[in-house]
Amino acid sequence: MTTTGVDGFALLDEIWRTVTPEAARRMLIAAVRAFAEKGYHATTTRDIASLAGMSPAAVYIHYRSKEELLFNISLVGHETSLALLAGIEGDDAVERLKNAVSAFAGWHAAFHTTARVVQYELSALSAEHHERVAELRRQIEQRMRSYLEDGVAEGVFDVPDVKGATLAVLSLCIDVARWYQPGGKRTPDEIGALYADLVLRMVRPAT
Amino acid sequence: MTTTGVDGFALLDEIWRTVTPEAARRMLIAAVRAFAEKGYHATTTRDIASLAGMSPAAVYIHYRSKEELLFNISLVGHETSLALLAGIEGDDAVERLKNAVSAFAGWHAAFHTTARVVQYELSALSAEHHERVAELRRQIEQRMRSYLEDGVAEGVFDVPDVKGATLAVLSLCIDVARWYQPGGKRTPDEIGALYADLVLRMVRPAT
DNA sequence: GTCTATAGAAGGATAGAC
DNA sequence: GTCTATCCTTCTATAGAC
Repeated sequence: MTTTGVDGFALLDEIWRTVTPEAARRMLIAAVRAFAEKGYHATTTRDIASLAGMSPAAVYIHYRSKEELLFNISLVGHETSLALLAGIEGDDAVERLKNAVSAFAGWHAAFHTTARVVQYELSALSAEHHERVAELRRQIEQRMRSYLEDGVAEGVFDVPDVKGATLAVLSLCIDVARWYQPGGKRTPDEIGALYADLVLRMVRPAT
Repeated sequence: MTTTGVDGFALLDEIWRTVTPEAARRMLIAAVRAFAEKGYHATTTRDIASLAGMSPAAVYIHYRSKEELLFNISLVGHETSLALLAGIEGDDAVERLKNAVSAFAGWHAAFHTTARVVQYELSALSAEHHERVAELRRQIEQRMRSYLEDGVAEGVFDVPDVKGATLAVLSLCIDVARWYQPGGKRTPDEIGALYADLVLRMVRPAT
């Protein structure tokens, strides 16, 4: 089976399990893998079809174009990570920020294949599709900012520049998708824990 | 003039001024702009030639291939940022880390056009060329780690996981190239200062 | 729905004149 | 060194059989 193994491809099934029919899902997962590895423009429709074990023409049975394939991936990927960030729980602002950073950074490691397409292929989207995902990205930013603002309001965080700190925290988590490799020393959970610790140190008052 | 203006293109001349003859430099700068904006694979040799104000065939007068153009950009870009990081001065470990982060993050903002190609087009390099720049990237990591290690040795930093913190700090600076836009609210210097402050907060002892 | 075959366009790189 | 013209390959997408 091409979508399982130690390289994290097993997790692709988890994100894309709602896509039907099965051939459309196989094609989408093949596209995610190819786009993540070589980039959207370096990937040919033949690459995708071949990875999915089908003929070059089979791509167009379920998708109108290569770009529509990318848009599907980008949209669902953004919706998934936004839902993750919006569903953070915790008793106080410290715990909520910790959980948010841990989850968001960890997601970019565990689902690095999807995350790479989500974060680094935005410019390949059509203008209309780009605007659709840009709206989701604004919501992601708002969520993360609210976790910082809560702590400032409660007086448990010391953050001189909340907008700048939000930018930095998101940036830190997103960039995990660029450098993470499944064979490395750290698991996604460990990366989440490391980053949550670093961010909490960043916002803690001097006392 | 195509290489000046408020959008940061003036700074391209600064990095590439040693490239001669002038037509080769114009072609290289055109390639940097095109690669940064659309990505290596989405850029055609005709795009590059057109931006440089020359014919499609003119690309091959000074460069053997499109990939060689990319390699030139990537090599010089890596060497420049490594030299910057290696030349950091400061009286103590705190000041050196502050200056290092400020300079490295600021470089990725000021020279975001070049930095984008440097950081996000590695996979388009040939295997041999990729190895050449990978060595430079290892040196960059070592430099940043040494600034953290110095502070730990002096007892002025509290960093439980130096390797992990190095990764995070580099990651933070590098990702500036992805999100930075010249029209934004912050200047490269301000981003450098913001990030230096955030990193120093991250490593400061609890007291 | 899936295939084979292919149309039609575009891209990297070269030939040869100037 | 630079241009015009073009070769040859590869690509996205479609046509039409099964």
